[in-house]
Amino acid sequence: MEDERALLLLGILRRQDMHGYRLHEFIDTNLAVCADLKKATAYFLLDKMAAEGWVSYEQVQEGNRPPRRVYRITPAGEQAFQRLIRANLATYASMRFPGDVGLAFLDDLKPTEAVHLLRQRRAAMLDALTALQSAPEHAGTAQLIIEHQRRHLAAELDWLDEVIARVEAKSRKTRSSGRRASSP
Amino acid sequence: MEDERALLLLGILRRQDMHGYRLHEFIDTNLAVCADLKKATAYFLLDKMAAEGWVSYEQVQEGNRPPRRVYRITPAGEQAFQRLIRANLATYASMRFPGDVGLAFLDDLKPTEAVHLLRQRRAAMLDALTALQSAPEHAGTAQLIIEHQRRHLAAELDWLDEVIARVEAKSRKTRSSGRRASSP
DNA sequence: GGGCGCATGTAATGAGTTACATGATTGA
DNA sequence: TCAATCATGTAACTCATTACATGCGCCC
Repeated sequence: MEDERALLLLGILRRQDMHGYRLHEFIDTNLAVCADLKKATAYFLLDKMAAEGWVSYEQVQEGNRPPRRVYRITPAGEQAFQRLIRANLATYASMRFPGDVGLAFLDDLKPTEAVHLLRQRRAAMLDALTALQSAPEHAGTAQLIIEHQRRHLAAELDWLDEVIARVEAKSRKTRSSGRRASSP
Repeated sequence: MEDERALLLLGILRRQDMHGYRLHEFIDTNLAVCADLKKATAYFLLDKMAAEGWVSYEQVQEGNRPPRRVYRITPAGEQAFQRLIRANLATYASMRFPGDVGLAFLDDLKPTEAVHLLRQRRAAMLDALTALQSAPEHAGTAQLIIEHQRRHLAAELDWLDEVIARVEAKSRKTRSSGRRASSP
C-alpha cells in the first residue's frame, strides 16, 4: 500500500473522523508539500484500509445530498499507525534526483549552453523557494515540513551554483586553450 | 515514458552501442546513485524506443551463445536526446520526502521516544554518507552526481539534528512543567 | 557435473493516475 | 438557469517491478 500514504491517512483520521472528499481536500490544501494523492487514490485507499479493518465508516445522509462515508480509525488501525510511524521515523530512504540524469551528460553540451540551461533551472528553484516563503503560517502541523523543504531548496541552490561555476571555469579554459596560451 | 529513463538510455547509447544486458549492468554498477532500473524494465524500454525509432539494433551471434541485440541510437533518437537533455537541465522538479510524513505526526509520540527513533534515522543517514565516501573514484561521469548526493545528505543531517534538538527542547519543557515551575 | 554468469524475454501483479459518470446544492 | 462545488465512485490505462522461463558457456 506504499506505507507513507497509509500513515498519512491514519494519522489524519486519528485526529478527526472524516469523509473521503474532506480528507483529500485537507491533504491537498494543507499537506501538499509532503504528499500528493489524487481523489481517486484517496477513495481507493480508504476502501482498502476498510477492507483491512484499519478504519470503519458510517454512512451519513444530510437532506438529499450525496451520502458521505465518514471514516473512523479502528483499534487495529491505531496499532498500524503506531507501527508505521515508528518505522517511518526510524528509517532513512535514500533519494534519487531526476535532475541528476541531465548532469550525467553535461559534458555533451557546449559549456555556454549548459550554463544557460542551468540558469533556467536555478530560476525555477528560486521561484519554488519564494513560493514556499509566501505560504502564510501554514497549519501548525506542516510547519516542520515546510521548513524542511526550505532547507532542502537552499542546499540545492548552493549545489547548483557550484555546478554552474565549475562549468563556467571549464568554459573559460576551453576558450583560452582555443587562443593557444593567451596568458603565460 | 518517464523522460529521465529515456534520457539516460539515449545518453549512454549515444556514447557506445550496447546490448540490453550490458546497458543494465552499466547503469547498475556506475549510475546506481541517480537511477535504478531493473533488467526487465531496461529490455522493455529498449523495445519501446526501437518502436519509436529512437534506436535500431543489430542481432549479433557469437558461437552458440544467446544472440545479443546491439542497440544503436538513430538520428531521431539523437534529436530526442537533444530535446530531453535541454528539458531536464532547464527544469526543477520539486521533491517529496517520504520521511516527512512521519514528521507531520511527531507530536503524537512521547518526545523521548520520538528522539530515540530520529536518532536511528540519523544513524542510517550516516551509514549512507560513509558508504558514499568509500565509493572509490567512480567513473568520471558520475562524479558530479555522487558529490550532489553527498551534499544532499549533509544538508539532511543538519536538518535532522535541528529537528531532534527542537523535540529535546520540548521534552525538557514538558518535564519541567510536570514538576510545576521547578526553575524560576 | 553442478552452479554461476551471460543474455533474453514473458506474464502477472501492483500502485497510481486520467478520464469519465452521476446527481444534488448553491450562488451569480 | 448555468456554472461551480460537493460527494462518490468506476474503468481504462501507464509504468514499473517481481517472478518466472529458457539455454548456452565456463570454471572448479
